[in-house]
Amino acid sequence: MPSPRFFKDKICPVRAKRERRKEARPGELLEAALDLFVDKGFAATRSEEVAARAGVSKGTLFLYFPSKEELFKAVVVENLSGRFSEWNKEFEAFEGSTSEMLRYCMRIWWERVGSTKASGLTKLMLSEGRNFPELAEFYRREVVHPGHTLLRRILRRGVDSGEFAPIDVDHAIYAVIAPMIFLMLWKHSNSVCVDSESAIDPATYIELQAELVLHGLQAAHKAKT
Amino acid sequence: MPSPRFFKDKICPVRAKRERRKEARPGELLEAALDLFVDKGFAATRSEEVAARAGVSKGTLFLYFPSKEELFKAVVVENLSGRFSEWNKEFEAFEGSTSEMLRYCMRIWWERVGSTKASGLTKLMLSEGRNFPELAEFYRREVVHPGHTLLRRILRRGVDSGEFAPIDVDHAIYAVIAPMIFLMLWKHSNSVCVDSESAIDPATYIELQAELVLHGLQAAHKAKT
Amino acid sequence: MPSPRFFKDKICPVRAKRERRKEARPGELLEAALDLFVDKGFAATRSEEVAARAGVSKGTLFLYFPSKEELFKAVVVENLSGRFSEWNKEFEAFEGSTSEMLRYCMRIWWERVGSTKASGLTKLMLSEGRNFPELAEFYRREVVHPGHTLLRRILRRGVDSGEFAPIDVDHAIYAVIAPMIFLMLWKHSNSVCVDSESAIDPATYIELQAELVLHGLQAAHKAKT
Amino acid sequence: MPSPRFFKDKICPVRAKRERRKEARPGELLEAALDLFVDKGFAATRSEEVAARAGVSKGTLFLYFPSKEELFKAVVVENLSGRFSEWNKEFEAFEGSTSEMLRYCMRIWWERVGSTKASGLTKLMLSEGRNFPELAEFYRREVVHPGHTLLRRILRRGVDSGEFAPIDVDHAIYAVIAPMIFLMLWKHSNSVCVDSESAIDPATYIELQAELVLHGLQAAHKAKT
DNA sequence: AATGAATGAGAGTTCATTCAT
DNA sequence: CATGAATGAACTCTCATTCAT
Repeated sequence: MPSPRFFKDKICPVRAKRERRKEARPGELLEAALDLFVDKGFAATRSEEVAARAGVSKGTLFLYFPSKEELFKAVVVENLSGRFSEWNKEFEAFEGSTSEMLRYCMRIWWERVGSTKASGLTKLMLSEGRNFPELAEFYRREVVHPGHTLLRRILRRGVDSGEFAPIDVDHAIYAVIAPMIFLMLWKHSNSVCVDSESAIDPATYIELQAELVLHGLQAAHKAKT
Repeated sequence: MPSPRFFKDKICPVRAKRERRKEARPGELLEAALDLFVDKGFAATRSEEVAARAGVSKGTLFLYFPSKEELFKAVVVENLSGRFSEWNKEFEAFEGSTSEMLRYCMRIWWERVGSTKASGLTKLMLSEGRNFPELAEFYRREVVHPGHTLLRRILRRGVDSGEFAPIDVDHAIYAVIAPMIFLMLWKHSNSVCVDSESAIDPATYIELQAELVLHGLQAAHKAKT
Repeated sequence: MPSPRFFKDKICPVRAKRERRKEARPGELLEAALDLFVDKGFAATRSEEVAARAGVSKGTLFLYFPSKEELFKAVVVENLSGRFSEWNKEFEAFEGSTSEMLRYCMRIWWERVGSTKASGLTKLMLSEGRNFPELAEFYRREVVHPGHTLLRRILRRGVDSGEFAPIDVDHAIYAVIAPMIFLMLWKHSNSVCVDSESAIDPATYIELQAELVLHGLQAAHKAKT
Repeated sequence: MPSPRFFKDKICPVRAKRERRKEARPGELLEAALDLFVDKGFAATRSEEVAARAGVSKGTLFLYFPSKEELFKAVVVENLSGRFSEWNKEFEAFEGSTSEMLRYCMRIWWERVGSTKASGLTKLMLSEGRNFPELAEFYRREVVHPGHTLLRRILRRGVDSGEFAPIDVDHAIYAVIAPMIFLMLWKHSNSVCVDSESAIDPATYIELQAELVLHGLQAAHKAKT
C-alpha cells in the first residue's frame, strides 16, 4: 500500500532521535532553509523539504513562519541583517588608520560572510530578486542599505581625516563592494562559468582588491594635492 | 504566499487575429523569450507569456519550439553561441599587438553582448543553472567553452610573442572574464545591490579592468626578465 | 531557423510525385485513415498524420471530411457496411445446402474481412466504442445490424428447410459470430495476450468452428427427432 | 468534433471536505480507478475524475500514486497479478484428475475474474496496449506470463500423467485462453456487437468450451494410441 | 504544539479544427 | 481547391498552504 510520496524523490527527516528541543526548532528550520535556499534558490526550494531537513513536519514549518517568504526574511535577518549592530559597534570601536580599517573590513567580510553559506543569499537575491519584489525590497532595506551605510561611514572617516581624497563617497562604495560580490558569485556558481578548477584564491583576491581600492583612494588624493 | 504569478503583467496577445507570419515568427518568439527570460528567469517565465508577447497564442509557440527548454537553447544560440564563428574570424584577422587585441576584445564584448539583453542569459545561467542541468550543460558547451577557447587563444598569442609573461593561460582567463561577469550582474540586478543610481560607468570600468589585467600580464613578464 | 514541427516526430507526406488525381483523394485519405485507425485506435490517431500519409495537408482532410468522426464513419462505410448489399445478393443467389452456405459464409468472411485490415475496425469499436457513443451507434446501425440480419436469414433458411433444428435463431447467431470476433482480436492484439508466436492458424480455426457450429445446429435437430 | 470529454459525467467530489482517511484512500482510489479505466479506457480516463469518484481532489490522487501510469499498474496488481500466488497454491494443492482441474480452473476464472470488473483490464490492454508500451510490457510480465505459466503447468501435468495426449503444451494454452478472452470482450462491449440482450450465458459457455477443449486434448491422445 | 492528509490554482504540452492566403 | 499557420480547450502533474486530528 503506497504511502504518500512513496514513489517521489525521497524527502525524509534527518534527525533520527527524539531529542528535539522545542526552543531549538526555529533555529533548526532557519539552518535547513539557509542550506536549501542557497543550494537551489528560493522558488525551487520546496517548503516540505525545508521541514524534512529540519526534522519536523510541513505543518510545523508554517507554525513558526507564516509563509515561505517570511521564512526567507527570517533567514536573512539571522544570517545578515541581524549582525549589523554588532559590526557597527566593532567599527565604531576600531582604532587605527582608515586604510587598515578598510582592509580589515574586507578581510573579515570574507571570513564571516563571503566564505560562508550566508553569501549565497546575496547571490540568490541577485538571481531571483526580480521575481519576488517584496523580498527584494526587504533585502535592500535590511542588508544593502545598512551595509552601504557602514561602508559610507568608513570612507567618510578616511576623507574627513585627510587619509583619502575628497571623493564622492557614494560612488566609491561600489569600488569596495564590486569585488566582494564577484567573489560570492564565483563561489556559488562554479559549475556554470568555470571550466577548470580553482582559478581564484579568494583570500588573495580580497587582499589584492583591497590594495587596489586603497591605492585608488589615496592616489586620487595625491593627484589632487 | 503571493506566488510569482501574482506580480505578472496581464497576458494578452498584441497582434491581430490569425495573422500569418511564418517567416517572422521564430524571430519574434525568440525576441520575446529573450526579454522575458532575462527579466524573470527561466523557471518564472511562463510559456504562454512568451507567446502573448510575441503576439501569438500558446499553441503557436509549441509549433516552432518543441519545449520551453528548446526555446531557451534557441535563444542562447541566436544571441550568443551562434556568433562565435564570426568573432573567431574577427580575431584571426586582427593585426596589432596582443595588448590591443585584448583591450579591443573586452571593449567590443561590452558593446555587443554585455550592454545588451543577451548578457542577461549569463546571469540567468548563474542563477538557475543548478535547477536545469541540461540547460547548464548546453550553455557550458555552447557558450562557456567557446568563449574560453577564444580567450585562451588570445592570451597564448601574447605569451608566444613574448608580449606577456609565460603565465598559466588557463588561470589568466579568469582575470579577464571576472570583471565582465561582474558587470553583467551589476546591470541585471541593479535594484538589489545598489542604493543610488548608476554608480558605475560600464565603459570606464571595462577600460580600467583591461589596463589592470594587461598591467598584471606584462608586470609578471618584466618581473621574470 | 526552426520550421513548424521541426523537432517533433516527423510527419511527412508519403507521396513524392505530383501525380495526385483529384478524384482519388478521398480514397487515399480513407486508406490512410483505415491504416492508422487500425494501428493506433481512433482517439490516438492524429488527423494530421492521416493527411500526411495520404500525401495531402491537414486542411485538405477537413475539406473532404468535416470531422475526424465523419472520417471514421466513411472508413466504416467503405470497408464494411457498404459491402453488405453485394454480400446480400451473393447469398440470395446461393444454391446449395444451408450447411454449405454457412460454411461458405464463415470462410469468405475470413478471406474478405477477417484477414484484412478492415477487421481492425471491429476491434476498434470493441475497444473505444464506449468513449465515442455516436460512432458506436453508427457502427451498430450500419454494420452489426445488417450483419446479424444476413446471418439470421441464413439460419432461418436452414431451420425452414428442416436442415437445422428449430432453434432460437437470434441466439444461435452468436455461436457463429463469437469465433470470428475472437479471431479478429487475436489478429490485432498479438503482442498483448500472446507469449509465443502463431499459436493459431486462422483458416483451420474457422473451418473447425464452422463444423462445430453446424454439428450443434444439426445435433439439436437430431436430438429432437 | 465533440471530444470524448463531451460525454463525460460531471466531476464532483462526493465526500465531505478535508476528511482524513489515510488508511482507506489507496483502496478507494484503486477502486475508482478500476471502475473508470474499465468503463472508459486508460487514455480517456482523466485523473481528476478518478479522484473525484474516490471523493478527493486531484492533488490527493498524486499524493498516493505518482502518475496515471503507476496508478494503472497498482490497479493491475491489486486486481490481477497480486492474486497469482494464491491461485498457484490452490492449484498445487489440487487433488483429482487434470481434467477436473482444468474444468475447475476455467470455472473459477470466470467467477473470480471474468465476471468481475477486473476482466475489463484485459480488454483495456487489448485495446490500448499499443499506445502505452510500458503498460503493455508491465501487463505481459505481471499478468500474461504468470497466467500462461500456471496453465502450462496444468496442461503438462495432464500430459505427464498420460491423461492428455503429448501435445505441444505452449500451443494448447491458447485453446484454453481464447474462449475466456472472448467472453471478457463480450461482457465489456455488449453495446457494440450485440443486437439483442444477453444472447450468451457465460457460465454455460465456459462449461461448453471446457468440454470442447478437454475433448480435443483427450481425442488427440486416443488418436495416437 | 505538532502532524501530515488534503486542497486547488497553475504550469507545460497536445491536437482537432479553423481560416487567411 | 489546397495549404499549413494559428488557435485554445483539455490534460497531467506540482506545491504552498490549510486544517482536522
